[in-house]
Amino acid sequence: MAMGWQSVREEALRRIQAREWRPGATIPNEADLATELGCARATVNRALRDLADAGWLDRRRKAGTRVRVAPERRAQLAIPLIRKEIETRGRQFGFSVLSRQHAPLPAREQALLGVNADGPAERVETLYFADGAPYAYEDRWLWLPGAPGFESEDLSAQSPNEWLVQYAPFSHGTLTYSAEPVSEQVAGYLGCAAGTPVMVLDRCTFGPDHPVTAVRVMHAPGHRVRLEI
Amino acid sequence: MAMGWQSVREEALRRIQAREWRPGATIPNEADLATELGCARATVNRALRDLADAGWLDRRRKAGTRVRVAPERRAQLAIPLIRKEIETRGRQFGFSVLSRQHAPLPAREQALLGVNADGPAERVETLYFADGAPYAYEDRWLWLPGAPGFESEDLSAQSPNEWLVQYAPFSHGTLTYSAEPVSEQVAGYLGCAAGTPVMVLDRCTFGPDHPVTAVRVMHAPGHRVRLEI
DNA sequence: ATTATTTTTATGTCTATACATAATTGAATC
DNA sequence: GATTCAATTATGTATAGACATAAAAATAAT
Repeated sequence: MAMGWQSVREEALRRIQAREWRPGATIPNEADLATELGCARATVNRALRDLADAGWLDRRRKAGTRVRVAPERRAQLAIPLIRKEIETRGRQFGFSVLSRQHAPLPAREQALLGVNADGPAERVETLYFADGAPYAYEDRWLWLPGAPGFESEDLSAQSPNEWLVQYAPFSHGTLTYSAEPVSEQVAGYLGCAAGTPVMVLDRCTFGPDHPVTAVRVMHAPGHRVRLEI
Repeated sequence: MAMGWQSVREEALRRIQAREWRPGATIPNEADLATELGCARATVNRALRDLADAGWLDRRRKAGTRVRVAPERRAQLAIPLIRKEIETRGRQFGFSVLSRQHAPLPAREQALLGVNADGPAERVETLYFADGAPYAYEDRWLWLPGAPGFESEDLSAQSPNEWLVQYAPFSHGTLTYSAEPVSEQVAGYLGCAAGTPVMVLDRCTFGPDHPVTAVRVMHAPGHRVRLEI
């Protein structure tokens, strides 16, 4: 009954879910499993490694492999590229740059990006539309040394959001969502009453070496963020 | 210059980020890379597979491997177990079951869980505390056939949240966050003014075969959801 | 008893080889 | 030119065997 690694994975997962392998318990070692299932150890290794990556198992050299007590499931959010988000729903994407100016990085953004020296920075305010209706207001600060080329970029065809994904996509960072009452000014942009609850996204992006940008996106009322487990 | 798969991964990622391998372009095949880097094809395979999993590369049999034009980054959210969330911040966790009753599954929850027949269901309202202060209000509907044993469970020691993680952890589902004004009743529970913007989490959980539970969690004002890229 | 050292062991990784599979390419046919 | 079918090719997977490495367990030294 030779099995491929996917079958081995399935069988192992079945045993976990059926509690044949109980939470916290050590499961048989790779060599034994390979013998039992009639395949090579490398095949078992591949399968168990995969289950460990997925959070079902904990593996440590010599200590063996054990079933996670509380499997750490992770919800995944495909990174929000606003244009794609809108077009995926079959709606017409549009945007308008409200303002663009050089200015010293404010204290808040300095802290978020971890930049002590107040290097050259640029602020861009953008309004995004779906089918002509306001979709989100974006307040973006760029730390220019981290985004070379942005300064001289024309933002009439390509939104700052997209420019960054294309030219500075190689980054890590954090996203923070919160619910806040919308300010009077932004309420004007979004076409809703001041104080309406909206989803706010704070995003910091870092390149391999340098910080790149800090963004605050205020979504129109009713916006939902959907994650898959 | 024999390299391990991690070094191969590093080198490949370097070439992508340095645009030696341009977005959309096909990269050399595994065999050639193996020769160039002085290792076995399996080693290159492991490295490239990993980069593909991480979203940097697209791989197709015969067609070869190409650099993703818009690398699809995914933000990850460690699944929120409320107790852990609170204790991680060094605060005291507490909860109180406000109500618990059998009732037919409402239309909204039937739709969310995809249950047509109105099977036996149970509703549990819970209030969670951090350092004694209201942290979140939870309105949970359980589809009892999907959560065997829950009915007879004592919820004084273990919150419904935790019970489910422990006894029905083998699930997939969706999380949806939104910003909403808090109702008068829930405002009372959370100790804030009615209408205050709060983060609302709608979560549906499914077992391997059956739906399990639909939950709505209204967090206290100021709650933040943090994702890592 | 405590600490230091060695042995053992399960996982981690690499290799060479082989065959499987999907998809493109190109040739043969209509 | 369009369609069908076979050849080619890059990735996907499986294997036995080998050595590396971390960490537990056993042993020796203090």
